[in-house]
Amino acid sequence: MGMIDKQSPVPIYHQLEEKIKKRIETGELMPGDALPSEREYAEQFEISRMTVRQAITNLVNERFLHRVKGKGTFVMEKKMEQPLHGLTSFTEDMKARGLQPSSSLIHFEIIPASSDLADKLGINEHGPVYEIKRIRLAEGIPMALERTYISANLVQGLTEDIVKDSLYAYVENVLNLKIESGIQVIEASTSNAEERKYLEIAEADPILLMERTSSLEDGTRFEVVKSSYRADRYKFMIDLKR
Amino acid sequence: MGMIDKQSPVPIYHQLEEKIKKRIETGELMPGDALPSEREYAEQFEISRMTVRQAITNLVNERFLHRVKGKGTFVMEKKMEQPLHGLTSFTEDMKARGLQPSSSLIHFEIIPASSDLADKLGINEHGPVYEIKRIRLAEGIPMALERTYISANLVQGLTEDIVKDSLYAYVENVLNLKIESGIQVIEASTSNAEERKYLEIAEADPILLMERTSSLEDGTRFEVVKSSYRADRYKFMIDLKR
DNA sequence: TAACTATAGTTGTCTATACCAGATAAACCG
DNA sequence: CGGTTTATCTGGTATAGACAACTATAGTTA
Repeated sequence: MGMIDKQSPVPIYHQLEEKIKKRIETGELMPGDALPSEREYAEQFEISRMTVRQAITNLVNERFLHRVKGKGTFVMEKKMEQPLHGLTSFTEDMKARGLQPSSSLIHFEIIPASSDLADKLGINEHGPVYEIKRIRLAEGIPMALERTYISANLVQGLTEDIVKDSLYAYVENVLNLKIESGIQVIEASTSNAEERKYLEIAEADPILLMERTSSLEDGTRFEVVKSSYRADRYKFMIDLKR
Repeated sequence: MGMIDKQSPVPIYHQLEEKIKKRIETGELMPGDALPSEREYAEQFEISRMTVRQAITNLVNERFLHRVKGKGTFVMEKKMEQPLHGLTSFTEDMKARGLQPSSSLIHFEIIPASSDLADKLGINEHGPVYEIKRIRLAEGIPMALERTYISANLVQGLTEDIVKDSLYAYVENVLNLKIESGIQVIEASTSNAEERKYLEIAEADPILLMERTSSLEDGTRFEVVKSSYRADRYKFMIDLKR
């Protein structure tokens, strides 16, 4: 049995989390099985029970385990294949589906924010906003028409070249901003002329509309993305908690 | 300043959570503001810093606060209006939107599970499954056609009367099962004849399809719900974390 | 036999303390 | 004046121990 390295810079509770996760992944711990009790773990690894609790609490939050007071801690029934298409970019999303993503920029300018947009971005009406329109493709086939709106005051010096390269790499690595959460609205609709043109669909074909507002670590609104997906080529998967 | 009741059966950390939430809701603590430090809270309420941390950790997980090492704990920028249409029944969902929900049962029988359904429910192929079809209405207007599939071995003795009353009240209060999580797939489509009939729509109108697989506390798959929503009357809102 | 009662196991809550690491500003020194 | 050190904030990790609340079982009693 591998041990815990108390001198390691990686926290003990994190080491224990990984150890338990591994025992689940390898099948050593099966769904429904009871874990050793918190006190047993504490004794076995010569660590405090509170540290064990910290590890287990994290795994409970991630839905690997669940606790029952008075009885014990148990391995969750097998997870269904990961949705995990939570807060990911189109690029990551397609890669996760095993498809080769690409995109083509069709529009880039600074516009004054409409009242709706200003509200969603938490800025003043008519404030400067980048409007970026792109076609998103997978394996060279058009999947979605995407319109991105970002406050020009929050992200200064954005250029077409940066957008063509990788907007999110720039935001994360150069500006050092991390996108942390967001809300998403999904609806079905009929297509408009622009969508039909770029997505190469017929008038009767339905469209899956997605609007996402993403926020940074401190809750500052970062971007609003409106995407029109070809309904025959795209589904959203979301996992619901609690 | 209200105090903490150490004798109360409600845990101290939970009392503190509520206290902090209230200070945010009333505007006493504004977005971006720093909270008193953990040590200050501990001293003020004469409780342990670890207990304060437990309260704050929960609020961080709920996205009310965020921590920055070495600097402090801060109030998140204002949340957008709650989506919170996460894991709710149609009934709860409509009530949250201020609409009066109702439903009409159009089909109830036990069928053998298809291979797809058996896989999603984690049961054997051809195993017995309740098939329940209902029309969901808001303010008397048809919103969705809903097909629910539940393993008949897991939930025994289900009758039409129970379904007409409240399926979920029965499951929760009588069978004592709690639905804890789920995954949801959303897509857009054109309508079929059954949907057009019950939803009173035209052939060209798009449909928002939702399929949800819900699980119990221990991860056991409980039900698969396939819903067809009128696209002009319904949107999904989802909040994304991390 | 049936109902109750210890008892020992589990997780849940809470304490008091300690040290580490990142951030900040005051104090210091060249 | 400008750069560096130091002290002191902050949250992050970890400990050892205590008691409460809940569950299950074994044993006892009516």
